[in-house]
Amino acid sequence: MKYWLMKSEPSAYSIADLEAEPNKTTCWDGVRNYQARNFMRDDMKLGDGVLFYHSNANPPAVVGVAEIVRESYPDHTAWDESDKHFDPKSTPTNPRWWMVDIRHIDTFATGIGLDRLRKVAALKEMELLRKGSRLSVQPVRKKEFDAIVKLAKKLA
DNA sequence: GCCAACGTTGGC
DNA sequence: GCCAACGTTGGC
Repeated sequence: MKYWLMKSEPSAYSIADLEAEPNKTTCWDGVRNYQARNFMRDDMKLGDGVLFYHSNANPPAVVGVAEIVRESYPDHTAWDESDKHFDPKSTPTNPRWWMVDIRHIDTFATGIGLDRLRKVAALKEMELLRKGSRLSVQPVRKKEFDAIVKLAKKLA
């Protein structure tokens, strides 16, 4: 079992939005970065853990946990001319962009802000905290995932 | 709203 | 294959 962190701007799609979905499940469409796509397409497996992160938020924070409930399949929004993320280079026979489905598990009582995360020794090497890091879908080490969940419980 | 750090595109 | 120009991300 692997662990991941997925970013979303809460003004566009928040963890509350996820929780309000039927079955608390959504497809993670719109990712248009190759590295992020590769993680979703090749490495995400059913049951993997996901940290839900609010970017461009005040404060930016890890706000809860989700899980992978469907492995990768083509992101059809890339074929939709009216979609914001339309990409004419992606076709149904040769899809360029892929997505997974995630389901809400838990919303932390208190989001864990970036500055708080930086104080956790176990997170020293975390991709999220690397200067200049922008990856919207990124792998997380088990010890990092566990440390964050533990901290969330402590702060609750 | 600013802007540094990235990623992508396309001319050459 | 280089790299300048451009677009995007995301903290602040």
